Amino acid sequence: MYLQFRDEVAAALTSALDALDLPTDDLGIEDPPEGVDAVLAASAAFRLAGEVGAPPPQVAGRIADEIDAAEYDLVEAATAQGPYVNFRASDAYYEGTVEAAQSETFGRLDPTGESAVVEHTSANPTGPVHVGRARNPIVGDAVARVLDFAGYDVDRHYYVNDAGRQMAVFTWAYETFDEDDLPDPEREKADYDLVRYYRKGNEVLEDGDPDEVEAAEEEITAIMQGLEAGDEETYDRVGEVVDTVLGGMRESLGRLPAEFDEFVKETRFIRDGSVDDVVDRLQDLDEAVYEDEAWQLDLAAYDIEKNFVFLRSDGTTLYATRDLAHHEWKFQNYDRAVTVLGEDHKLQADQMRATLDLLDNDTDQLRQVIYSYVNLPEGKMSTRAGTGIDLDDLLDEAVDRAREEVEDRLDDRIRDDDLTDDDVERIAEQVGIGAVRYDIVSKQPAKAITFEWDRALDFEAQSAPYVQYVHARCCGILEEAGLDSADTDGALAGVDASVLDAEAERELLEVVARFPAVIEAAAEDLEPHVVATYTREIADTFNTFYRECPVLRDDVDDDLRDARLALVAAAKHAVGNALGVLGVAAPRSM
RNA sequence: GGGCGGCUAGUUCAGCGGACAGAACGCUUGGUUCCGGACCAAGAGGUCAUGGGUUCAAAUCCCAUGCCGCCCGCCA
Repeated sequence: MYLQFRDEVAAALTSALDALDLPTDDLGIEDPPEGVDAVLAASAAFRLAGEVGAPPPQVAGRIADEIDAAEYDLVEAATAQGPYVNFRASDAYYEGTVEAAQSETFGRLDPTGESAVVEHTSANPTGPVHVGRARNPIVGDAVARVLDFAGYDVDRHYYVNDAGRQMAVFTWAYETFDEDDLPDPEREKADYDLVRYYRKGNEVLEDGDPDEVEAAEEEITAIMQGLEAGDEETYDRVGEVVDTVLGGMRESLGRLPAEFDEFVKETRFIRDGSVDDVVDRLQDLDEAVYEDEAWQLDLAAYDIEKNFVFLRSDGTTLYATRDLAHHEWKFQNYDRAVTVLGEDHKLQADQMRATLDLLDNDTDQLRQVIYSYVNLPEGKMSTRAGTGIDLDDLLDEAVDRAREEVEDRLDDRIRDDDLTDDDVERIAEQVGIGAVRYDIVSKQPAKAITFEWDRALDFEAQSAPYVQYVHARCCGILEEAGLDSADTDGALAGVDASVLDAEAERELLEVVARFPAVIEAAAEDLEPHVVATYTREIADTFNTFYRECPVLRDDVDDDLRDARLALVAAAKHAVGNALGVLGVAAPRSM
């Protein structure tokens, strides 16, 4: 309803301004501040004052006078208030919102007919996922969910760097060292098992015996050249290490949950010849230069000072070169390509966008979401050095603390629903992991985060449990009324919502109504955190409603009771779907 | 040295041209005839880093400065 209401407001303003012979290109439709009795407002009068030759409040008055609300279904009235034109919504708006929100898919936008690939995480398969990079799967998965909910046909990709020096080092180390010389793994899991070889290998390369290092370097170079040449045996050797480590990482990411439709290996683009094709086309460009025996690209025209080297002096390609072929492949297969990457890849991302443009791609298809790293108070996290907090440890700790919290609260639960041990475990998982995820996804990615256990696992602050609790509360009320909270799709459709005229009811309806617009904005800007902000708002508003407006109490008339139940179902769908978009579980009890 | 990003209440964060800068945590105070108190209501707390500028209007845009982070490899 909100989107339709906004369309009506735009139409009303446009025709009013036309009638007044004024330009209609800047309506200034915005959300009014709290306390103003209007669903939308327009600030156009500010800009038109000069042209009209009258102060803004007078212009607002003329515009408001020109609008006949009777011509519109959802607009109740357009009134000037100072320099603003405020638009109140009709009963049909509120009733329509209740009706629309009875659907379990409330908030989902119509299919756009466009496909999108969201590439995220793509961490090198060198070892366990640590929380320094945990922002990538969490933000990336949320971006994918937002786009999906906004009507795109979405695939999630993990681009696997299986052709670089790191993997050659890893393969050499794995084949060279004996397990007896390694420390015990931190966990019985493939990625923890193999990372020991990788760390040992790097230690040796850094300060090992010079002869040993020389032999190692020869082997590493041989592996890299084997990959470049498309040698099957080399590919299999490296592939074993890559697939094994990746399998472990996948398991950890799956706990978030962050799952992928496809793991795209960069060797694929070497093997199918598309990297060679890219190199040929790059060499033909006017911007291509051969300097210091390597092929480079002068990107000064794109305000990038740094030359982009795309072919080494030994004739092998670089990661960035292969990534160009990868992106052209994405462009061919999807309408839009979104990449979520750390701020340290910013320059490379700019170089790639510029180069793709030089190669005659439509770079409007590409959107890059940049996030800052999560650092420890004492510094950066590193897989190679073994410094950092493993994602598995964070999630385990989160679930443990959540379990304690649930158990502490068991005694003073008012609701008598006898939680089983399985329920406690389920809630601990939902709350613990939800809290971690919500904490990260609710912040703007550009801001740096310093990891602190107590802060990351604070269930009290603006956190997932607060919002999850609202969802559980809604479900509790619906259950109490004899409905199945697992299946509320249209269960209360058709109730007469016209009796919902209390302030708390209207405010809750207004917030519920905005949900589709929140999804629209989040998808447009690729900013899932605005959905998190919304969940907080709707939770606050619901709690006020809950306090003010009893639903099932004996003294509530049947009509009002049914209407309020429908409102509870509407709020449940909005909160539940918003949490779903964030990838945070929506518990039916907790 | 150059480039990019950040800086909003004691703390963690929203807001990113328009109506008095919002929330949570913490602090002070009040609330159970209850559908779930992981809640609600009230109060105290802010030169929106600093200085200029643009604008009818700036936390929001521009310039400079400061502090913090990231980048400037024929690594990924």
